[in-house]
Order: sequence, then structure tokens, then C-alpha cells
Amino acid sequence: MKFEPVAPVRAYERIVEQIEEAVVSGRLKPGERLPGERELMTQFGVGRSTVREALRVLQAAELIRSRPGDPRGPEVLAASPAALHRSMHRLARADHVGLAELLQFRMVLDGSAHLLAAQLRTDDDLSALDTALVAMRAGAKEGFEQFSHADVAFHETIARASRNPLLVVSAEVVRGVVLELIEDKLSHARDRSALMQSWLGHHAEVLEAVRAADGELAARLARRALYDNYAEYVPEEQRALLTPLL
Amino acid sequence: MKFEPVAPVRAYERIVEQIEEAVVSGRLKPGERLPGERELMTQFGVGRSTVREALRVLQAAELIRSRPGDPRGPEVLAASPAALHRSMHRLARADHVGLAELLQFRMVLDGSAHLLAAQLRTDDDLSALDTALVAMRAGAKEGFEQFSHADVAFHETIARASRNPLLVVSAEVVRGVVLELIEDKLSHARDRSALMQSWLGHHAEVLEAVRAADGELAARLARRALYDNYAEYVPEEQRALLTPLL
DNA sequence: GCAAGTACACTGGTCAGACCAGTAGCCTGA
DNA sequence: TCAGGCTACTGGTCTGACCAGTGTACTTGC
Repeated sequence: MKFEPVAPVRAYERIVEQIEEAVVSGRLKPGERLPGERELMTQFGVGRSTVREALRVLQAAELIRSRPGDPRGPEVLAASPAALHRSMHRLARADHVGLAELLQFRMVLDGSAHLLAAQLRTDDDLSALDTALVAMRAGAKEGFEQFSHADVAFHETIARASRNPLLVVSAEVVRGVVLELIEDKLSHARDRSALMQSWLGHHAEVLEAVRAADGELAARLARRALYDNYAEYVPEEQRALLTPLL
Repeated sequence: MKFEPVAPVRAYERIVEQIEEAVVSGRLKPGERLPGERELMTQFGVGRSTVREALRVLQAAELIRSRPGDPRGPEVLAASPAALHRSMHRLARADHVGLAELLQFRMVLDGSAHLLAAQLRTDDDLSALDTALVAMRAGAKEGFEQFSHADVAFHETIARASRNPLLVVSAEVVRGVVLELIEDKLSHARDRSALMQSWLGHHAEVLEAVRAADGELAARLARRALYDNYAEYVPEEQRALLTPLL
């Protein structure tokens, strides 16, 4: 005979559960409104502070948003990767997850995205990629920031062409965290224009592989590009984590 | 001239920022204690409800834990993937993500985990995998639930051997969500023992590839095993999403 | 009739004070 | 020495209050 350990369940947690269930199950759709706090406290039969703590938790999870003065009540938000981004960022800043692991993960995700994109891409995807690459060439002349924006757009186009929202979101999150970790080093990079030229070359190659529907090649090129551009910021003894992916 | 939009900053958010900064920067180490709520309200110069809402947010982010009655105050927790797990779970349950996408993502993650595990595995990893496989064989005789447990353990051992905590967590989360989506169908499966035998065969093959340090083979086998076992639950017209990974 | 402006009811954010169940650690008595 | 009880204090919850700010409906001016 085995018993489960029990933990006291706080009132606010029960409220969070109920509302979260209603949101993720789709019974409450994005844009819809929750009753106001005073109404919720009668519906749940608790005090306002309890209701508020529940709403705080839901708000921190990016499920709802409440603004003072709005008589329509708290708004149910569309699912967004913001919470995922935050928790991954926190985890990354904590120990156990360094740049090496992040970069490795990004090589995995980006590589797979390229693989899938190359095999599932439509003509629309290809032309979107063409324009993205053109924008990168233009951005390279204007400045590093514009170039970065265009670069991000290119990667997002690839991810979208993979037809997998989880891949899109994860890749986006990991890319963001990686960039945050090295943006200071990147901004001190000596020869930015050489950097941008190198990236442009990589991207053009990748695009050709995608156009040729050669998934393996596109994936390998993408991973290689990440390695070439970022490995120098990874401590030397950890680069062994990355090389198996090349 | 461009101005940034401003959002009013709530008092509790400032408190969250300060404490979070102290935690992630390492100024507050896991196991250490925060002052009690009444003490915090004097330090921050706010009311107790404000302090509590801040603590709720931090608690939802798995940064602290507070228990009533403990005179030492709220405890700072070690960084854990629990929050990441929750947010990814929520995102995956949200719409736009069906079984096909989940399975595709899982094939990507598991495949990469196997690839890395095969190339980075130590002898300890190999013996852990051996015992996991033995446990699966034993579990197959006892019942489906024991078998499932052992199967999960095998996958987790692989993931850990990949040396990437992000991969471990993501794979675990996606596996959990996939299982949630099809557990009812799985429990109605006609011939469970044949199912278990098939899985056992797949795992043994994979293990040999890992032992031989053949990453490509291990990855391909792992993806193929997932496809063979789960593709039947994916609507036919969406299986095209999965085949590029085989 | 309609647009601009205003008043108001109500929202969420915050505070103060209170009560309760439950805990950690001390303190007592054997 | 140690089991058992005591107590001061914890976090969880409730009530009631005030405020700045908002959306709506109404009024005003044209």
C-alpha cells in the first residue's frame, strides 16, 4: 500500500487552475474578457487579495493581461512564446546552461528547420527567402542593426517554411537568448563588414540548397554557418560539444 | 525624433525585478532565505499585499518557495527546468499545434539527442543504457505501465548522455505532451505485447548504434522508431510532415 | 443630426489592519 | 538526555478603504 505525499493546496492555486484550464482548453478565447476582480471574488467565494494573487500568476504566465480602469475586465491573451522565452532565459543565465549548450541546441533546431524547409518549401517560401536575402544585402550597406534585423527575418522565414510552430518558437527563443549572451562581444567585433559578408555568403549558399530541395545540405550548411560565426565565443574545451553536429 | 511607448510600472514589478536580479546574479544563492513578508514590506516601503503579489510571481517562476509557519522566511530555489516545462507545455497545448507537429518536433529532438549521445557517450552512459534496457525487458513481462516507465527512463538516459540540459528538458516536455494526446488511444491498442516487443527491438538496435558511436544511424533509427509507433495516430494527410525526417 | 466635450461609475493598484492555522525552536519536566 | 508542550512568529486569507485612471453614456455646442 502506497500513499502519495500531499501538499496543501492554496486557494489562489485552485483559481489559477480553473482559469488556466478554461484558457488552454479554448473555452476562453484570446480577446475575451474575464469578469472583474470584484465579480471573480464572489464567483470563487474568496477575498479580493486571493483573486489578485491568482491573476498575478496568470499574468506572469502571459495568459491574461489586466489594465486598470478597463470596465471590460482582464483580457485573455493569445498563446505567446514570451513566457517560454523568459523561463529559458532565466535557466540560461543560471548555471548548467552555458553558451555552448545554447549554441548546440540552436544548431540542432536551426539545422532541422532548414532540413524541413528545404523539403516542404513552397514557391511562396522561396520568394520570401529571396526578398529576405535582398533585404540583408541592403541592410549590410546601411549598418549593423539593419543587417541584424534582416538576418533575423531570414531565419524566421526559414523556420516558418518548416511548417512547425514549435520549431519556429523554440528557434526564435534560443536565438534571442544566444544573442543576448554575446551581444556585447559582438558589438565589439573588430571587422563587422567582413562578418556581414561572411554571413551573406552563408545565407546565399543555404538558400540555394533550399531551392534545390537538398535538405541534408541545407541543414549542414546552416549548422556550419552557426559554428563558424559563433564558436569563437565558446570556451575552447567545450567546442567538442558542437563538432559532432558538423 | 522617436519616442518609446511607456507602460506604467507597477510596484510589485519593481520588487520582482530586484529580487530576481539578486537571484539570477547569484547574490542570493539557492537555500538562502529571503526576509519575511513583514520585513520585506518595510524594506521596500510598500504594503504587504504588494509584497505578496511579487512573491507570487517569483514563486510561479520557480525562483522561490514560501511555506507558512517557517520563521526563516521564503527559500531561494535552485534553477530548475520546471518553469520551462510549464510554459512549453502550455504553448504545446494551445491551438495550432497538433499531433503531427508535436511528433515531428519530437523526432527532431530525439533524433538529435541520439546523434549527440552516440558521439559523446561515456562508459557510464552505456552501462546506464544497458540497465535501462534490461528494466524494459523486465517491465514488458509485468505490465504495460511498468514497461512505459522503463521506456521513459531509457529515453531520459539517452537525453542525458547528449549532455545538453535544454535538449533533455525539451524532449521530456514534448514526450509528455505527445503521450497525453494519445494515451487514450494507446490504452485501447489491441495487441500490447506485440507493441512492446516492437519497441524493445527498436531500442536494442538504437543502443547498438550508440555503442558503436554511429550517431547518424542512431538518430535515424530513433526517428524511424517514433514514426513506426506513432504515425498511425497522425491524420494521413499530415504524415508528409514526418517523412522528410526518415 | 452630429461631433466634441464632459461627468460618472467602475476598474485595477495599493495600503492598513485583522484573524487563523500551522511551524520551528525553545523550554520545561521527567 | 530527550520527549512533549509552549510560544512567538510565519504565510494565507479576508475586509474595507482610497486613489488614479479608463470607457461609456450623456450632455453640450454647432
